[in-house]
Amino acid sequence: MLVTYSIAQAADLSGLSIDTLRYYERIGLVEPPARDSGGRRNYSEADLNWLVFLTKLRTTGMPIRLMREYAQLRHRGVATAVRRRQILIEHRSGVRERIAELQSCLDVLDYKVDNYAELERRLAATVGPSAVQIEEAS
Amino acid sequence: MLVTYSIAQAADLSGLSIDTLRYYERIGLVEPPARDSGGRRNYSEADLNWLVFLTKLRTTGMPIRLMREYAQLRHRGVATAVRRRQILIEHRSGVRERIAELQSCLDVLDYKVDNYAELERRLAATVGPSAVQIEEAS
DNA sequence: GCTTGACCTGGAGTGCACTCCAGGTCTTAC
DNA sequence: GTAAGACCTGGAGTGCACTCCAGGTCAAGC
Repeated sequence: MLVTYSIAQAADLSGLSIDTLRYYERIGLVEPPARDSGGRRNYSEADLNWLVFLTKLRTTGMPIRLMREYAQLRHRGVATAVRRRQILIEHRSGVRERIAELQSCLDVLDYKVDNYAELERRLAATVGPSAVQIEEAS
Repeated sequence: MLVTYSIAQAADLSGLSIDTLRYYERIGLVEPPARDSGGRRNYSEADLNWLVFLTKLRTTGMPIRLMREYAQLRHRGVATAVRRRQILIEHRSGVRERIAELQSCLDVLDYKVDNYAELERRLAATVGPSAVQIEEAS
């Protein structure tokens, strides 16, 4: 056991870039990982798990400011669990809203694509100069 | 008929800011609208429809560069319909993927929130110093 | 006729989240 | 012992999508 990962491996496994890993450390999003004798970062399994979770928050659009707040609460231990849960619950409801918003835009896109299909059908049926007269809605 | 809207009304109705409307015009995302005798913009119903559609594209994360390409194709008329439809189809599939991605992050969030609930339950059941020993996963 | 408020222009500034760079160190392989 | 490659640091640069600003014009109400 006691597996560790180089920064390159951590980047691979988390999907973040090496630069981003160092950047996250600088801004206090991740605790500085252990270092080997040469001063190089050694990420633990726990570090990796945290990085992976961070990517979920980032993917869902949580601003770094809030991720950092969450990270700092986490650092303060179990006493902050209620607050952390609250942050996640609020964030989750934002994500749900975002999904609903995307869904409704998707409906518009479907409608538009269908419109184009219809337009093309009519264009194909109309031979010659009169084709130019076919116009589109919106 | 022949309704027109001031820039403030267009902003209200489209959800974009006045500055953004002028910005979109500058970068060629929207055709310059008509002007009144005093040089003020008069947005037509058609302009408004286009703005509203643009907000759907923006909301779904289409980069401005691509929105502009779409706008320019649109400007070139019906001959570009096939290409525009293709852009929308590709974009739509991106949006679908994005929704799926958010959904899967949502699962993680659900899991985490449940974890916190469980943690809190255990904390509540454990009175005194031993509570400190309860630790969290991840 | 003068103030107020909405609008105009060109250009500069902002916030976010990285991303890149120069110049240096350390380990490993030959 | 030396060359290559991975890593280090502090700091500067980037791309995106706005957003703000100064200084000016114009129409309407008092």
